[in-house]
Amino acid sequence: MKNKFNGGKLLADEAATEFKLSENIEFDAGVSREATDLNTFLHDIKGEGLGEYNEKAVQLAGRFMGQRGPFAKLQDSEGVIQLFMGKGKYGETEEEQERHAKLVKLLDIGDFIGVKGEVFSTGTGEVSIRVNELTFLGKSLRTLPIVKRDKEGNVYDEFKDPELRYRMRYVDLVVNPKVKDTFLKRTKMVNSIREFLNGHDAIEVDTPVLQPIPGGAAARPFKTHHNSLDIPLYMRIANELYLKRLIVGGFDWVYEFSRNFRNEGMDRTHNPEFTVLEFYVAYKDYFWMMETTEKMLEKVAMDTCGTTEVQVGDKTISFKAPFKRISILDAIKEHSGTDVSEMGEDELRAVCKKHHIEVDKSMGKGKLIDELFGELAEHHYIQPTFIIDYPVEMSPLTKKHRSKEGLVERFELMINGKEIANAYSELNDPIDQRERFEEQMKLMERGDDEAMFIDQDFLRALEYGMPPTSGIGFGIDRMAMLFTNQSSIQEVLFFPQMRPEKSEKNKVDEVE
RNA sequence: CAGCUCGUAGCUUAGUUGGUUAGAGCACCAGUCUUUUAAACUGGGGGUCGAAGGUUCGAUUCCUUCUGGGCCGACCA
Repeated sequence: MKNKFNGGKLLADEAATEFKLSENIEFDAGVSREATDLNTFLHDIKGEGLGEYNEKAVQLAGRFMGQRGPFAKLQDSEGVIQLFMGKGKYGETEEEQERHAKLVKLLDIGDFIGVKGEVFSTGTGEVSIRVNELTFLGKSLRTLPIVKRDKEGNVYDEFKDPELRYRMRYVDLVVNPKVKDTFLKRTKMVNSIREFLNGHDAIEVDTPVLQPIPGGAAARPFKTHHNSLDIPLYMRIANELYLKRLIVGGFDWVYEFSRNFRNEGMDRTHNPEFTVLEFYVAYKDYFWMMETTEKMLEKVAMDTCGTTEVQVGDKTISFKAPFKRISILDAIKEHSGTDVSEMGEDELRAVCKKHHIEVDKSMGKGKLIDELFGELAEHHYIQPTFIIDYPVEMSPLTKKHRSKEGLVERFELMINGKEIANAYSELNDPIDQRERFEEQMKLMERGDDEAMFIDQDFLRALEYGMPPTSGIGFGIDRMAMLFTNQSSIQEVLFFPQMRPEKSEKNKVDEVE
């Protein structure tokens, strides 16, 4: 069977054999990289006024990205610069000139070269390097899918097949500069968050990815096995219970960027492994956490996008604090016209039916309210909005509300109609926590496969005493989607999960 | 997992109401050109039209199945 994903066509490797890399091992591309001013100048300034840089000797290295007449493009991590490689213009001795001419002839798009030369401006005003010396640094044996752009910004022959782009992200990154920008922005966002947290003396920690009991959330875990201990282990679905143990241990503010794994469906907002930022702060409640979230997101928007008014699709989202707050029951009332706050299970079921929401017998009061919110209200919250005070049944790790019966002190932050963060005043009463876990056990016995496992060691930790604490989890991938204006999680993950390529060998394995 | 949709050269694609050797641009190869700017000029190589089966005198085109994507649901608090 033909393998579509074999990549670019393989070329003859004459250049690779003709110009051995070992000959050029002394080429030092780092020299030019030290001159940061020059970098900026070369890549940002066009045209007149070369000033002190005119005829300045420089040394650059990067990918050869095509030639037209005597002009070639050199692409490095900073961008693209034009090279002037007029015939017979480089090399001092006749021998050198011959060697250069031969090299130029053998160059293919994608090859790595080093150049030495001087900065000058061409007739049309483009800053270029007049090449005096050319060095061969690395061969590209496969043809890159070269993308063309004209002055108006029109793109031709774009490398855009999502399957090929995700499977061969290395190619995507070389030929689609916007893709690289998206990932740089994601890193900027993460750096901004770290800066915010570190600025408040929060402690970044690492907790186990392999867990004997996959706790802290309700989700299907990936299961694996440890050979020496001969026990099953699970990839973490959340790190919540470990961070709370650290609060018990005496840290006041801990955080972790946690790669979580959930063995569930994949779509444009779900990948089997994804990143969540969780942080826990002692002696705080969920009101404090709302204020902190507002401050953090306002800063992150400024650092990442340079403004608090962020364009997402056809909407402008304002990250200017404070954000709107509304209780989940009021939200349902607002978007369904029905006040469900005093209703029992049967009445709620009737309301769901009225709005054509599918329900089943296993759903309790809390789940029904959650369904109503999800179906009727959630997508309306485009601007950042805290949905607060959830039913207790849905939140086995959350402290009961200080004044409202049957509710807990919890909020979810909705942005652009999606959940971005989930936070609680954490449950620190070990007796209550044990009862809640037992409720979950009953649910599990009734066949609810989403119910949480009981973690006895976590309960023991609580029994040693945990201060009042507020905690929050942010979906970092979804945040990155917002700040980079992407509608698919695959666009903010370097290597999104894909079905493996089917090779001849795999096919044979299947038969056996 | 359901519905819809797509798969033609390394990339981007044209095309066939079923009919001779499936066209093009870029890329690649051989030359020409050398201050250009998505795409200079001439010539060349490269495709079992995603795979298998069926209908047919004849299938890249129609049908079925499979396979890998995409969209939209379901699921995932």
